[in-house]
Amino acid sequence: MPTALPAGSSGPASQQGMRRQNLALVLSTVAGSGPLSRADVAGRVGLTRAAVSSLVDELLGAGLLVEGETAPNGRVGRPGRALSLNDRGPAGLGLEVGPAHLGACVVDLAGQTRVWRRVPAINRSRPAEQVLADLAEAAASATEEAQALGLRIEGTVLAVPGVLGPGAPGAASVSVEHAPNLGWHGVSPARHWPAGLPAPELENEANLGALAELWSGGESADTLVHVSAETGIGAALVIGGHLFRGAAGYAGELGHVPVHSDGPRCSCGAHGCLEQYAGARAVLHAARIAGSDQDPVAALADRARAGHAPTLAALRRAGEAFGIALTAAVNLVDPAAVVLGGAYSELAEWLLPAMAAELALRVRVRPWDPDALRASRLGRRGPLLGAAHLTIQRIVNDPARLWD
Amino acid sequence: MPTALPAGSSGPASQQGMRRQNLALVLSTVAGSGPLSRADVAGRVGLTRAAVSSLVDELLGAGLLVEGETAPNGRVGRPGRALSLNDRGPAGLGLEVGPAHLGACVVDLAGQTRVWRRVPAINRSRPAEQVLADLAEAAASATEEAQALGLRIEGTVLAVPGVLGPGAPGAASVSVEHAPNLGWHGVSPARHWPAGLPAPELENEANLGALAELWSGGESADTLVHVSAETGIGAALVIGGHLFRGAAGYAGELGHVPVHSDGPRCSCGAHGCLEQYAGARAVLHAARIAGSDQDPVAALADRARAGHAPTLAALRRAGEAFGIALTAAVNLVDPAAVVLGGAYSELAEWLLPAMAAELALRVRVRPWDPDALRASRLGRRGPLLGAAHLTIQRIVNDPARLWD
DNA sequence: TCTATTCGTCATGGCAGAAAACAAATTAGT
DNA sequence: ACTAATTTGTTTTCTGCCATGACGAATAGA
Repeated sequence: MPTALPAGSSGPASQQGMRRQNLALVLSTVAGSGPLSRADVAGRVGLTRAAVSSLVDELLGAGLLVEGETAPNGRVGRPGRALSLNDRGPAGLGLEVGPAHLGACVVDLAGQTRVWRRVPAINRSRPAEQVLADLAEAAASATEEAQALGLRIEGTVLAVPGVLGPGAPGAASVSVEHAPNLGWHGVSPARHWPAGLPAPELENEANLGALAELWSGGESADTLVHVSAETGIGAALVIGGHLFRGAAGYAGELGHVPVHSDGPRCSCGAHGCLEQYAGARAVLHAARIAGSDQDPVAALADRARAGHAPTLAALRRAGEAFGIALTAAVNLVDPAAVVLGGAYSELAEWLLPAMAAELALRVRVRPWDPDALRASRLGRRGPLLGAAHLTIQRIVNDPARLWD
Repeated sequence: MPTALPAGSSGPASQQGMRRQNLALVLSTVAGSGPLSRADVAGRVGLTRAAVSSLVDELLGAGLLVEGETAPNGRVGRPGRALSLNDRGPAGLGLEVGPAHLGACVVDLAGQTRVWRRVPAINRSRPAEQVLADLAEAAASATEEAQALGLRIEGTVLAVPGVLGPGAPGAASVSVEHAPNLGWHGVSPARHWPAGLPAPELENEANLGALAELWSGGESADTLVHVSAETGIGAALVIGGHLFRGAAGYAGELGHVPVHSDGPRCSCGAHGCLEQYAGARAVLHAARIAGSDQDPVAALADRARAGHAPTLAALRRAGEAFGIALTAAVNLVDPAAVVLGGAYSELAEWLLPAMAAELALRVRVRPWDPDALRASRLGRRGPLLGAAHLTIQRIVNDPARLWD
């Protein structure tokens, strides 16, 4: 009998765990609701002022919170001292490898982007070792810049445009099983990482994009379907504010949802998958654009902007196919929002109308808010931001991890 | 920023909450792993023997656990005293209303069915008040029988074959918004319930069937898609051992996943929904079986058993449609198991082969285990069992709810 | 200046689990 | 038969955490 425990931690509840949870509660309250006094926090979370004081002392000592000057606020009584997240404390480093660029970014505890770097690089045709060496250099330089701002990197996450090998999430031994756009197969970044730098944790790019949308995209819903498309089409499912990976880690394979059950054969072996209608290769072909070295999405956007009729038609058809596949997703998962992110967010202008029309036509068994479908506010920046934010979120949700 | 807290309880962690959690931990450990001594429990959960002793004393006092006699077990050292769930303690009462029957059942803390009743009744053509009066009588008589067995009903749950109105789950004010098979619209069972009996909590029949499969169907996976079909087709999504209802409570609408995007118009307004191919009405029509008063699923099973060719073909076609819709579900949700439950589990013999074939053909982008698809082991008994089990699960997961 | 009010801290107490010692019940060995 | 070893369950002492209530500090209003 798989007894579903109340939540999370499987171990026994201990006083240390209680302290831990309350530290997280105080820190995330300050993170969520701007500067607050101790008394404010106590009122919100249901602890006494004394308990909050003790917790805040610990967080101040660890450099996670900073105390502002006391300032009269117009109300009667002794004014409180404002507590805010320390913007000279721990930070998260995000890294990204694309076919034609490298990225590094640092986000502070308050969620502000403090270092942002994105440099062109020809990665597809170079050996992975060289690419990783360049990436490590970018990481080192971003770390230096962050240190100059008073920040301390507490975690490094690399956004990977591909499938990860098995292994505990967070373990440095995890490898990139397959990243077609990079030409990587079985590459283990940790092995080619310089000794001085902490090796990055690997996470799928699309997943990070979804989390970024949730954390810094101004998304209010905590259950959403985040579509990331380029050559392959994937959807990250966020459920209750957490990434849902499925029983075996394969959740969100939107690209292989059947759209026309007797359609053309897909590379996966099935017939009529969404990817055959809306994948970059299929759309390029339908738009009669010859293969070039250019970024396929940029090529499509250029032609569409120029009014190229076959491209416009191809994008409309792709949008319709998206609509059919997303109808399945909406009917099954019932998300509060469907976000078109990744590279395709740059095609939103042409894709969204057909997607919205199909969804409105097909999602009828329950109320469907047309505004629930929208393009990502972060676009291509999502994965890199998400990679840096991941470390921050972990600290906010469990600050004690930093010192024990 | 929707800060995803570690889990569940939003309030601060207190010593009482710690106690509460450890009580649940001890109880669910005993529930999950048969009779155990205090020392055994301590070893498993990571508490000291002293702490477990104190927790067990409380659970014994509350009548949730019972202590067996001490019996030599062949190993060296003082033998432990076996702790088991009390089968003369708290119990859950499940109720069910179908078009042609009423059901009541009592499950004890150990998960054993102690009272089981299912009586034919013509409910479709009678006013809801009369049906509810009969149901209340059945509930009262089942309660009496349970009391004779030394059981104490601690919760009553009614399985409803339809859509519930809004309201806090568990609130007695919730109404049945729409139950087509019963002809109920806006019926509030609590209003027509006798004063002496505790009013039942309402829950959707399909959801309860899925939970029953999880808890007493021998299901080892904790992430599964449970298909419940009859006139309408729904899927309950169980994720991490918990029922997933979606952002607005509409998750699992498998019946309206598009199968052939340009297919016949569905009652929902869309085209080519699964229900148009695999709903009872559609299959009856395709099998050329004239509408009768009989249970449609039983009628189909009868004809199929008799080798009626149009019925066999219709069921095969329905299975193929199921396979297409379930491909979408598997690719999106990545469940560890797909279970065909509800009334259609009686058609599994004819539906499953086509479903399995389509899934094997279409789920190609990831490994797919053919054994992950199976018929429910509980069949039509699922919802009623789940209704009774729901109360038991709640007690096991938080025993303190009984006394404070 | 004095009072009411609110904030942060301090001292005390209660509660829950950890640690260690102890009594009880059994097996293994001589 | 008797002792040693081992395991169980309880008792006692200790530590850590939060609640309670009291106190000084800082502000607005009279």
